[in-house]
Amino acid sequence: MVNDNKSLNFLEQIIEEDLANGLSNNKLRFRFPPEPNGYLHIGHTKAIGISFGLGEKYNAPVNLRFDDTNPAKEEQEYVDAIKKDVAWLGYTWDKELFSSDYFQQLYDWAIILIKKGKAYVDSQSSEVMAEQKGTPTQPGVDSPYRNRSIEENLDLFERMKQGEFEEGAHILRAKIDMKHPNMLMRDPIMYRILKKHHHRTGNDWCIYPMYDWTHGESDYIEQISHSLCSLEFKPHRELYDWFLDQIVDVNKLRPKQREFARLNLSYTIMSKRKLLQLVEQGIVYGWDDPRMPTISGLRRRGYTPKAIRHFVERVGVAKRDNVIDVSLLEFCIREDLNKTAPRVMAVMDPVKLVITNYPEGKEEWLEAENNPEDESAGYRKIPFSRELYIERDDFKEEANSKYFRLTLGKEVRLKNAYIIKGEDVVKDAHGNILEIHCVYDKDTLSGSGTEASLRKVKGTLHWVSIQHALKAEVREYDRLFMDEAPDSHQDKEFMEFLNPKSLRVIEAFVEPSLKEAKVGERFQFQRLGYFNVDDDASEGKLIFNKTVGLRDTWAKQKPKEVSNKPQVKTQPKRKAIDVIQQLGKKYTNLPEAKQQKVKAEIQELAEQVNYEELEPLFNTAVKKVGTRIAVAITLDVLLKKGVERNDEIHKFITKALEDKNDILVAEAQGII
RNA sequence: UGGCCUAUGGUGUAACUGGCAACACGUCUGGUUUUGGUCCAGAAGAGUCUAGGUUCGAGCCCUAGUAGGCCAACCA
Repeated sequence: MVNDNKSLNFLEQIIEEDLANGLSNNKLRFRFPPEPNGYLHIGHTKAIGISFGLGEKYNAPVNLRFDDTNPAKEEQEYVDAIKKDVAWLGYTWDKELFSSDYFQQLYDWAIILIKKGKAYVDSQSSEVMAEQKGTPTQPGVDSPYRNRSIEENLDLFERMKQGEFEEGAHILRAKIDMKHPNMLMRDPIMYRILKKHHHRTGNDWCIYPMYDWTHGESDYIEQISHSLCSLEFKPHRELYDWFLDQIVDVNKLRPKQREFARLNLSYTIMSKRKLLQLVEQGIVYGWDDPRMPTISGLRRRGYTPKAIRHFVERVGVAKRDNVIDVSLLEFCIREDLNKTAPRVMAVMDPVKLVITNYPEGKEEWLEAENNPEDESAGYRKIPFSRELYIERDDFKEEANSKYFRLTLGKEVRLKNAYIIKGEDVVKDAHGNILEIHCVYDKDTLSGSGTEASLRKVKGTLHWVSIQHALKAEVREYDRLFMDEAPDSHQDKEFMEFLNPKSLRVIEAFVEPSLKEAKVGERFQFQRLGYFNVDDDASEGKLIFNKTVGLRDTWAKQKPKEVSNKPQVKTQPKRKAIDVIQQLGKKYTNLPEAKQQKVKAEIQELAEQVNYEELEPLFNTAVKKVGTRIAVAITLDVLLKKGVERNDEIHKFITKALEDKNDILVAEAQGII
């Protein structure tokens, strides 16, 4: 089926196996089953990517099914938001479905279970039932109502449905085994009375099915071949199968539940409940706040569907708990935007630059390349004049040679314009810089091709012309949490790790070509990062979100300069003994010719080894023959150098002589 | 006094099902560059959780440990 030589993840392997065992390709069907009780986040993207990805790979339909069995928490608003997000990511679902579509079928099946003696109505309080359920290490005990007659159960269940009872008065349970090691098999609840309005079925029902009873049966109704979910549902699989057993028609396809590890992102949280808390407590401005890990937040922040899909692909699928480094997400969005985002100039923290030899009142419209990564992006005109803004950071009166920016007396280029030289600086009474004065060389215009324009200079700065620049609000975001895994601490609340400086609003100046920028449009502000126009922007008011900064190796170096700790510059060379160990590891697997080469290498390295380093290795596990061989070779060299034989050496040699491995024995004999 | 799952560089995933542990991110060098971006070239970093066993050969198979995760909602 699948011929690319990329290795398959374990889910794909399961599918390939099923296909090989006779499942026909056209029976393949998947589903993404969100509960409409919150917004989708980056973690869901993994689940979406897996099921829809499999659908694309095998050309199989994927249903979007809303798991809406709890009217207390679910709302139409979330249904709409989820559909929007999945579509935005670029996936197309086959059918839009709701678990609530199956309420009648589920009810009919429940009656069958009751008639088969596989379900009963319990009439105790939830507290009492919880008590009877036992604990993971202690078995539960049977409910006194467990053996009600089928007639009584039928009657009670019917009256539950009719609304005769209050919430909590009765529930319907499956009759399985109260002593089962799997807690979920201890007579799980199938229905509870809930006199709530449902976003789709209105007031038709006052009993609602529970997740376990609903999910597998819904998969079965839809003939989902592979029902993929996250790891915490693993214990549910047994119940999923039990429920299916009760109603399945052997001539129909029987769905399979398989579980994968959910995605965690460093420095963020992924729990819908906790995200809701951030929204409700006003920590963020909403589900789509650009600091949120929600799809809508990422979208507003300027992320592209392509970047997110690449991210999910790179993250992979497996069964172990993981925390993905945000740097991978950032890499993915930079990768996409680098290719597509038009470059413009903007100044965040302006300082005035006066070109003293540039005529007052003169203006030039210079040509600027829109995207060096994309020739078809073309050129635009930008205004240049005598007074500009540059970044405060881009000037120092004096600096060392590592500073590739403007200093007094040195030349730098103004991007797309001229080479200038710093001359003078005007300060206020407190020593703050008010203006920087410089001179320009009129023969050095960008792209003019003149000899002067080709001059090598210290660096290149971005700038805007003061009289032409537009004011813009820029929202710069930092991570919401200061801890790598904020909700993984048993002793601390995740809220304690909130970053008080996660949002910084800047009054910036941008080049005039941005005047018509539309909501959602993405740009690279040169030398700064990627930005997009926020939803809040309007006709007269430009507002940008910083999506992500450019990779910045300079910023990383600065802290080093500040701290005057002696930097251990020269990495300590690996010790000879360590290299010997490594060489030994695979020694026995090597072809003979290569063994000889490696042996010579070890012998050479052994010259730098002293006995104290070698002795601990005498205890190397028997199993690690290669290492022991390397030790033997090294020992031989040391002995020849005059190291005295002692008990430890003797023991090592004796043991080696008794080994089953011929090479080791030969080396040991060589020592004697 | 339990059941289930997992364990490979800092992070995440591979290793054609037993054959010299690979890829990506990150880190570090160097080169190119009118963005300290991109791009190019290179490097460091893993004895595959531990101890035994099977095998000519084990990350992979077996045994026993250890560590981490999940399971006691009328949530999904």
